[in-house]
Amino acid sequence: MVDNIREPRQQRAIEKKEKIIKAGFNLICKNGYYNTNTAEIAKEAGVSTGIVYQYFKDKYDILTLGLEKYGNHIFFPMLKSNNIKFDKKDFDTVLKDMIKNYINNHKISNVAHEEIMSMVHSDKRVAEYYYKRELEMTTSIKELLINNGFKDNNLYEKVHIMIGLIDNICHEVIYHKHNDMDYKLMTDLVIDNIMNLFKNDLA
Amino acid sequence: MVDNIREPRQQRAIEKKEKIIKAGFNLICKNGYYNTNTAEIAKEAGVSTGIVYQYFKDKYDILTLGLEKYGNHIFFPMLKSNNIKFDKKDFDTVLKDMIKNYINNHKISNVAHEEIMSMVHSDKRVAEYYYKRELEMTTSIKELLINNGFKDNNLYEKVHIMIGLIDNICHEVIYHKHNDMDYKLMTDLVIDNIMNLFKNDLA
Amino acid sequence: MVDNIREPRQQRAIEKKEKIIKAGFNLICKNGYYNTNTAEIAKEAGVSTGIVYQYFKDKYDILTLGLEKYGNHIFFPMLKSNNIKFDKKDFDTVLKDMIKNYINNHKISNVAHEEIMSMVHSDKRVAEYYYKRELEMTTSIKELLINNGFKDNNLYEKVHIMIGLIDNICHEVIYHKHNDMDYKLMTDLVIDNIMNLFKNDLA
Amino acid sequence: MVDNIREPRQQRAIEKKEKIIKAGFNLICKNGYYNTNTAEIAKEAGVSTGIVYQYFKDKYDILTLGLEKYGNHIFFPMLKSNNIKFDKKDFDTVLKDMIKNYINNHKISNVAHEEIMSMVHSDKRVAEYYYKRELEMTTSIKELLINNGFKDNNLYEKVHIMIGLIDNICHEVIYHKHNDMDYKLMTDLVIDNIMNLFKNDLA
DNA sequence: TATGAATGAGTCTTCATTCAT
DNA sequence: AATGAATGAAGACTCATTCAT
Repeated sequence: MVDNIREPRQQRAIEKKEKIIKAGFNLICKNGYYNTNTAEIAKEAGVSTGIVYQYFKDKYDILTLGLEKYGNHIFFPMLKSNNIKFDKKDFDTVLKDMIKNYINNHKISNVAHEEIMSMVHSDKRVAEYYYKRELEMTTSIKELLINNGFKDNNLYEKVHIMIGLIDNICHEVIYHKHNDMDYKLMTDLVIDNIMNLFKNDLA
Repeated sequence: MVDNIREPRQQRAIEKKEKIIKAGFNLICKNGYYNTNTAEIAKEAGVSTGIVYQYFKDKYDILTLGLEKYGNHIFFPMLKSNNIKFDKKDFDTVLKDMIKNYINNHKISNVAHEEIMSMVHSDKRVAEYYYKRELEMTTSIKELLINNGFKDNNLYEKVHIMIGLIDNICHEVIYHKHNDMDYKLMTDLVIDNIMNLFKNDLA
Repeated sequence: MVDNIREPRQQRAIEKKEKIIKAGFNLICKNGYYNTNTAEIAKEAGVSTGIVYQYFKDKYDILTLGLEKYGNHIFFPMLKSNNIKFDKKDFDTVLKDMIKNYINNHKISNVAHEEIMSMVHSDKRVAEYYYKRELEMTTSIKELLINNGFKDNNLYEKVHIMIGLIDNICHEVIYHKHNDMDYKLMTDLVIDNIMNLFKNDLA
Repeated sequence: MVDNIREPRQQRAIEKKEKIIKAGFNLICKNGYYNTNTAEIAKEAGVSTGIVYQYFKDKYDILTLGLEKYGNHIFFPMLKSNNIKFDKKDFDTVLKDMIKNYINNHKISNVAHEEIMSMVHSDKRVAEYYYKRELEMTTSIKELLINNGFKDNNLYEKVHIMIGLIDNICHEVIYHKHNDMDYKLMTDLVIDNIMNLFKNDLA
């Protein structure tokens, strides 16, 4: 039996493939992998069910490719560029920007990321992607700091903790889980906390 | 759909219900909700499939009740008692204990919690439980601190950040996601960080 | 995931399993394996589609079990008993009986065996069964001959050729493939031929 | 369904049609009709899937035409020419040659014929072709015998039985189904048997 | 109360055939 | 004439839930 996955040649076909990834990934993000069926994906993409299986090995394949394509908007979207130059005494401003970016990027992509976060905990491939992306971000930020004159005292570990803190506060703000919390204050506390983490590396 | 879910009166029946919850929740934790079917649950619990629907409305019901029964072992299991007395200058020791408790409790319950964490992100009821439990823990710790002489300067927010930090470091240690990280050092950094959070409340 | 194939305990269930085998095997014999779907099998057996997969691993399993149960009516059904006593000079009568049995048994089982013969040529398991059955028959007939005083001069090979001749003539008669042939004459020729095969073993 | 199946005029087109038949028939012989899809056939033939339906009504059509073109290599390929002259006392040599031809032709065509034999039992058109071809061979051999001085005492029936015997022994040798059989001896027995069939026609 | 047999809607995937270019 | 993209019906199999005993 032939391995029938076709890489589309024609422009229209390429667009169609993209549309399927987008539709599929959107639906999976919104409703979850198990609650999204191929018929829905096809319908949302405006194609027949059959064509889906000419471009993708299976339903799972759509998820994987969607992740590769849109994952960086979902996981740790805090860094616009890793060529930022800043004065060490403005580190807090840089941190504020990171948090702003993170929250904005989440707001822009209009799908519910929760379902994908769900898969981070249940699906090997999604988890792998998540950790790959986390590592990328850790490395990027570490380099950013070094390029701006930070000393490398266990920067790897510190950046990791810092990312955790930013991730937490951003999700807090985005999903508004606690109505009785002062997010503005929390953000300040988190920034202060991160500054404390790097107190010996700034000098 | 039958409406008469029986609340078991007899001792044997009560035990049977418990067995089903335990078996079901274990399997769901290990393999995920969608990869666990009622036949398996019944088999694992040593009962027939039919009986399951006399004690539970549906499969989902088993999860919910399991969560209520065993959720505190899974989510934020860092506090043995909320009557701990300690000297403020030993706060770091208290924190170390919390981390130790957290990690130990995870190790003790031999099911994989990841699948439940997955549902926190995809299932409303599980999420609700998670946040309820988080709130409980936040409140408990806040009270613990106050009882031990901490000033209440935005303690709620601070404890929340603190819990996030502990949660992160514990999962890091438990799931060993980064081979090249110095967990001992990270733990110390986290504790120092938490101390920093409360620096004005200890005096 | 559990291996859900159930061996039925209750009498009614056992009968149901039998009914499914019978219905499935009949349909496969009549219409072919690929032209028989599980819904039809279930309908013919008077059960739901779901139950089929509680008793059988898959569609193929039905075929295999059907073969085991009914295969001896289909392949080489020429011997009623292997305890027949006959006088060597009546060997031709014995042969005539074999042919008569073969043809009758085919006529009795009212399904079309051609589809199963088809699978002998395309499916490993069915082929295996066919050759197992052929071997059984070869051995039985060989023993029958020896028990009735035949000498063993390459009896194995001779019986094999003999079975081929009988098989051919019987299928000829059953399926009436050649309208212009004198089957009565052919049968006599075949019998004479078989007698010739054993000419040195009768004495 | 389109009705204008094109009969190709141009040389290139004719070759293309041939290629499709060859590829399709080969694949069907090797893997079976149901396990061969049109995409594979097109790929193997080096053409697009669309073009297939300009030359053939449907997939089945490819099989039919392939059969017409290559069937004589598969079914009863024992006669090189029907103009052979031989001395009646060398009839056994002629038979040996037939068997040799049969086996050689099978060995030459490198596809698995079993799948086509399978269809003889399940597909009307293939069966028809098979019996047509059998009839051809019966007639040819009958004429051959008459041309070489055999008397016509029910030659039709006798030749038919003879063909069955040759067919059986050849398949035995080709597919080696019985490891414990002496094929050389069996071949001799079969030839002796055929000689016996015609004992009254040689004189 | 308890059993396990039975139901049938739902899902992924395949593939012969047709269509747009 | 040719390409390869597109269609959509059909089929095997699963499983939460209900039924008969």
